[in-house]
Parts: sequence; structure tokens; C-alpha cells
Amino acid sequence: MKKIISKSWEPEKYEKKLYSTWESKGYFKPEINPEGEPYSIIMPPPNANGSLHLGHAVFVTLEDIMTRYARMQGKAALWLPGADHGGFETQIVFEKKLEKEGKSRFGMDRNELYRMMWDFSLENKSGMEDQLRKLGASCDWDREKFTLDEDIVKIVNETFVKLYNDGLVYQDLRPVNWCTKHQTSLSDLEVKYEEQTDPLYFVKYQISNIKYQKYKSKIKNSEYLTIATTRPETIFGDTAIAVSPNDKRFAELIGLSVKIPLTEIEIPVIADKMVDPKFGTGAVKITPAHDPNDFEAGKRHNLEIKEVIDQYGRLNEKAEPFAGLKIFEARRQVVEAMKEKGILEKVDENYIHTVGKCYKCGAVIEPRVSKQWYIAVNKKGKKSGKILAKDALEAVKTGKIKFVSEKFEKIFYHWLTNIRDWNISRQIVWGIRLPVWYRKSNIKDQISNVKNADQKSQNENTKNAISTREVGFDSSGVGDGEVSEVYVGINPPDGWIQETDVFDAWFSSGQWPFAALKAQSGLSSKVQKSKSPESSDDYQKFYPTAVMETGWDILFFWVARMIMLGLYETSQVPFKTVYLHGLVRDKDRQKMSKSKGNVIDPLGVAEQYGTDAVRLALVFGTSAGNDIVISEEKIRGMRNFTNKIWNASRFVLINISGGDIAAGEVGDIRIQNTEYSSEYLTEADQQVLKVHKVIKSKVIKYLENYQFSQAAELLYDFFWHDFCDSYIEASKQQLAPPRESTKKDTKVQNYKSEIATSQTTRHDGNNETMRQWDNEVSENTKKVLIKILSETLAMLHPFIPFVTEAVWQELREVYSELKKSIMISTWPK
RNA sequence: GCACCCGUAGCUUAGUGGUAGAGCAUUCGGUUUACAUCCGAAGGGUCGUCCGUUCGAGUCGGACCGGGUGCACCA
Repeated sequence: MKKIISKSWEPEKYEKKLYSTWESKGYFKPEINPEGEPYSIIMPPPNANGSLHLGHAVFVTLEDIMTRYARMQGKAALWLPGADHGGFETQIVFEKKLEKEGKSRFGMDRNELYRMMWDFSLENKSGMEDQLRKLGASCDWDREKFTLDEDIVKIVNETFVKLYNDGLVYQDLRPVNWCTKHQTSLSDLEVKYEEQTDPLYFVKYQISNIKYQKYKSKIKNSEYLTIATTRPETIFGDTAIAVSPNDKRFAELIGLSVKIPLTEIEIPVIADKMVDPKFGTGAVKITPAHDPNDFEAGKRHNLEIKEVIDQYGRLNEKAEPFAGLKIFEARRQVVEAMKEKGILEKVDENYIHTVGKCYKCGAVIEPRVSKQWYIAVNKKGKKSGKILAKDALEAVKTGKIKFVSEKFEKIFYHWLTNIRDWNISRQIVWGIRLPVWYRKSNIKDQISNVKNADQKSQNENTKNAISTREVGFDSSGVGDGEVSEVYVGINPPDGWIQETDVFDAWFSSGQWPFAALKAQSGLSSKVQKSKSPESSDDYQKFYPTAVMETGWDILFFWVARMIMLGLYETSQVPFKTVYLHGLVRDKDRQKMSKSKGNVIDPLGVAEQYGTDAVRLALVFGTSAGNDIVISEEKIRGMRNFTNKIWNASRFVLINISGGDIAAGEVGDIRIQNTEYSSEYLTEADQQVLKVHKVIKSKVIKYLENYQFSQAAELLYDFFWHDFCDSYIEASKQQLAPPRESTKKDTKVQNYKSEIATSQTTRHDGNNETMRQWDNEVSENTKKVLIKILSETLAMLHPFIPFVTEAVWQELREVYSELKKSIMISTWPK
């Protein structure tokens, strides 16, 4: 009986079924190769706050290729899936969702809000798991972890406590990047600087000391000292005017005082090296509470930190009569008032400078002095002797960690050598609360303070505030309530109250490789995973992991932190290789964004063209570190290839089954002759075998070097052109049964005698010999077809798992020697 | 300002010392017999410019031109 399969590849009929078979048979588990060398990849846990986009599809494809390849090489391959709570990002998504539903977070307490976000995240998490399955991810679901799992949280807290006891965690009052929309501090990485044009105001400060007469003789119009500023609304917070110590123009003024316009408060004129005499007027106002440089200058000169802008980005009572106004409106009104009083000397409307903005909402970052928790990255641990940044740098320099592509090593060095301490506390609800505790008696007052502030903002219908600092420190920053007793540890003394700030989510995901594995091992947790008892020594077995594969855009956010925290906690590198992929762009090289309307939904196109087509489109023509250009046309092209595979297989199936070969006998097909010099192998046979052999070694070389695109393109080209266009075409003649020459068969017979002529020693014109030769050629052709097809399918499997498995299963029905799944078959050598 | 990357066919891009490759697009031809989600063929590149190293350079070095990115920052 001839085996005939449908005329085209219909992914929707197979994908789901195949995936659940793989999963239920345990093929995703490293235990499928119990004796194999351990190989592990920890999945970058997607934020559980939405659905997967093409960027996720990229990591799924690449990591799945690596995992499937390792597995087929007989390694105990573990790809450990996970999800991240996403901290700040998730809270933003959730806030938007609330807004859409016409709800407000006000009136909700912290616990209620947290619970809602928990449900929201779990729902998204389970949706994303389904999507990962749809994309063919061969990860071990029994080992899945979430960054808020009890055992993970415990590990994260323990690391914090260890850092604290080692002197590498500290709390400090200093200017932070404050987003007035989201009401939280941000790390330096979360601030994006943008160039913009703003007016530069030249403001006159009246010189109040009598000695100015002397000065007057030198400069015209000298009752005033003029400064240049972009932020006139902060003058209420001025505590000095600074000039350069080397600037002769102002030498006489140092030590005198000037009056702040509008308030008439006197402030000193000081000399500080930070001032560039060539900029503006050579004199600058110092506002320590609202500018990081001024804060430093203030420290040098013991100046008061006078805060005039609150957490909501409004002027406070110190700026009467402008109190309550938002920064922009305040600036407008202050400038008006200055104009009226004639103290605005001039305005340069075309001043270009860079402004820090919240990377998420684009709101201008307001530097505010606030108490936050920091990790010291350049300091030596007093117990461990470790230095976070330096040790990380060393690991890369000594080659313990390699980057693909290498160019990232330079970028990594540059960043790490300039790194500053990391602010890890966030004033949001969604995250892991710091294991920091305060004694109750000290914070009562503060609780009421903050409640009042919240009440106020609620009344004024301020949309974007979630104040979470119910305890610990009030949100006004400066003048934070004195908390005399602080305890950092997992188990607090009785009656103490926990800090409400939560960790920057990168602090927990920065521990992900060892945390996710240790949590499996139960090394740090009472919670033993009953699901996978065989994994009790996962950390021992799989750490350090083989590869960390992720996007280069989170090299600093995540990869650098994993290296630092991994080395700190485990004294080993968390991974030996870092493979960084690029950003996904459309065919015009544009970033994909909803507003541009050029977003391709990976699940949508997978539905339409098949998952395999999408995966292949994501590796074809791409390389590590470079952007990934994809278009629907490209996906369509790859769909054509999967269909080509299906149809070539259809041809092979039709020809190796049925006819004069019974299905049972096909099981014996084996290519014995490795040198391809059999007397019954035609030139076409030998040619394709020869090329195929070269392809096999090249593909291995490419995969070992993370050149996935190279491997895929080589296989694509070989399969389509060498195998289909050349060999299958030739095989049509070779498979034809020997028969009398007819008009119809002239072509075939001519071809045959052509081949036969090339095998002159075997061809003596005798019909019997000819028939014998024909049979042998035909038999060998079938063997060659099966060998080439099955081995090429195996090599293509990591890239396009579904169509290769579907065909494999069909092939198995006529050629029973194949392993029961291509997934667990042996890599062709 | 400091640093990094890129410039190859109309478009998107592989290729890192040995006679320029692919996909898409274009043009022409074919195709009842695995596949029109197909087959065959063609056109199209002085590999940004210049100089150098080398028997030999898209590939290594230098300068320049053009495009992009990261980090830091001046009121």
C-alpha cells in the first residue's frame, strides 16, 4: 500500500497534538538522557503582565534551538522556564488597566491592591505559558518558577541580608531620580536622557552687602548678580550662589550675600570648582534639594537642603504664593512675576540641553533628596572580601564568561568601570518588600503624616500617585522621620514593622540563575517540590548554567546584575556564555510599536503560517547582537519551506512504501557503504551523499559557534536545492521500474542508459544485467532518500520542531528503525 | 565629551585573508505525473572613500565621509 499524506503541510492539525505528546512523555525533562552531560539554560522570565511579543518569540526560538540540539546530542538538557513579577512595569500596566475600567487605586489599601495584582499576574502568567507552548518551547514545565514563589523570595531576602551584614547594603539620604507621575525613585538605568530646547532665564539677584560699591566700579549695572537657569521655579530652594574660584570678575563678591528674588531671603555667594566661568554668566544658583550637582556642592559648603517641590511635583508652602502649582505652571507664573518686578534680565529661548525622563512614562525626572537603599558595587565586602563590579569585570576579562558577540565585552567593561551604587528600593506595592524592620513606637507619627498626604492627593484627584511609604520614611524626603532602630533580617523581633519599599525587580531577577535552581533543590527552602523529586540536586548538577540568552538591551539591567550577584552568592559565574540577540524590527528597519501599527503578533502569524515558519523567519539572516529584521513576506517564505519539506517527504513516502517493496521490508533499509562507491550507487547518489556529509559537519560547527542563521541557511539551501531540486529529480528516473522502451518512456530510458554508460563495467547490454542493475539502483535510491531525508529532518528539528516531527512520525510507519520521536533521536554524525 | 557598532545587489542582510552568497523584489521561460506554498534561467555589486600591510584585502591597519547606539553631563 502506498502511503499518501495530504498535499500540503497543515500546522494547525499537528502542532498542539505533537506538543502535548512531547510534554506528556517527559521529553522536555533532562532525565530523558539520564547519563548525559548536564546542559542548562535558564529562561529569561517574561514579565507576567501581558502576552508574548516577537521579542519573546526570538528568545524562545534561540533557546529552544540550543536546548533541542543539546538534547539530541545526548546531553541531560534542562531549559528552566519562569516568570517575573515585573515590579514597576507590571504596576504601570495594572494602573492603566484600572484607569480603563474607570477604577481608581485610591480607596484601596496596599493589601487589596497587591492581591488584585497577584491575580492579574497569575492570569497573565498562565496565558504566557500557553503561548510558550504554542511556540514549541521544549522547557521542563515541572521546574517552572515565579519570582514571587515563597522559596525564591526567601533566597532573594537572604542575599539582601548577607549583603547588608557584609557592609554592601546601606541606606542614604541623597538625590534620587524621582518620577513624579509614578511616585517612586528609579535607578540610573531607568532614566532616559533626551535633548530638548528650553528657555534659559537670566535672573538678577540683588547684592545686599554694602561692599558692592567696590564691585560696582568694575561692572555696569552691578547692583545685581545675574545667574542663568532653566528652572526659575526652584529659586525658593536656593541656598547659595556659586562662582568659579578662578573667576576674577566675581572675586570681590565671594563671601558677600545676595537676595533671592521674590522672597528677599539672603544667601551667600560661594566659590566652587563646579562652576564653569564660560557658561551663562559665570554665576550659578545652588539648589541642593533639587539638583544632584548642587547637592554635592551643598555638602562641600554645608548648605541647607531646602526642599520646595513635593513628591507630586508641586511647589510646597516654602514657595508661597506659588504653593500647590505643578512645576510647569509654577515656572510660567514665577517667570511672569519676575518680569513684573524687572529682575529677569533676558531669556535665551534656544537653549539646548539634555533632560532626564522616566523611561516608562516620559515624565521629566525630578531630582529629590530622599532616603533610599543602595547596593555598594565598588566597595569591598567586610566579610566576603568581594567587590561586586570588580569581580564581575574580572570574570569576563579572564574568559570565565564569554559574550556572543564579542563586541559586548567592551560595552560591558565600559559600563562596569563607570558604575555607581545601585538604588534598589522602590516606592511601589508590587514587589518583594525589603526585609527591613522598624520599631513601632518611632513611626506612628509618620503613618499619620503620609495618610494626610494621601488624603490630600485624593481630594485633588491626582491620578498617578500610589504612596506606599506608610511606614519607614515619609515621602517628603528631607526631614525623614528619625528612625533610631532598624533591623535587617528575615525574622523580625516581636512588634516591629516592615519597610514598605519593595526591591527593584532586577534585584530578584538578578539572582535568577542560582535562585531558580536552588529553589528546585530545596537548598534554601522548606518548600520541597513534590512535582519533580528527581530534581533534588538541580543546583549541584546544573549550576553554572551553559548559556544565558537574552536581548542586548538588558545587558546592564539584568546580565550585569546576574554576574555580580551570582559571583557574590555562589562564588561561581552564573553562566559560561552570554548570547545577546538584537531588537526586532520591521522590513523598513523600524522599531515595532503599537502607535506605528507595525507590530507583528507572533501568535497571530504562527496561527496563520505555522509556528515553524515564524521561528525560522526569526533566525534566518540574523546574527548575534544585530537587529532582527522580520516581515510577513519573510514568514511566508519560510512557510513555503516548511511546505517544501512536507511535499518532499510526501514524495519519499509515496515511493518507498507500496509498489514492490512491502512496508515490513523497508525496516531493513540501511546505508552500509559510507564511502559512497558502491557499484550500484549512481553519480547522483554519490553526489548527494558527499554533499550531505559536508553539510553535517558544517552544521555542527555553526551550532557550536552560535551561528544559528548560518546553520539554518545551509540546511535550507541543501534541502531545497541539493536534495529536492537535484536528487529527488534524479531519483524519479532511478526509481522507475525496468521496462521495455516505449515512446512515453524514452526520456527515462535515455537517462538510464546514460547513467549505465557511466557505470560501463556493469553495463554489457545484457537485458538481465540491466534489469538487475535497475533493481539495485532503485533499492539504493530509496535508501538514500530515507537517509538524507531523516538526517536532514533531524538537523532541522531544533529550528522547526513541528513539521520535522510530523514527517518523522509518518516516516516511522514505513521505516520502523527510526526512534519513536525526532526530539529524542540522535544527532546525525 | 567618553565609548561601541554599522556602511556588501532595488530592499533586508550573510560572509572576517584565497575567484562576491541568500531571501524578497524585477525580467524571461516552463510546469497533467511530491509541491504554483512549484521548477529553470537572466539582469543587477569598482563590498562608503582614500592610503597602507600582503603573493593576494569585502575581510587586517590608518585616515576621512556617512548612519546608528550606549554611557556621562552645564546651571
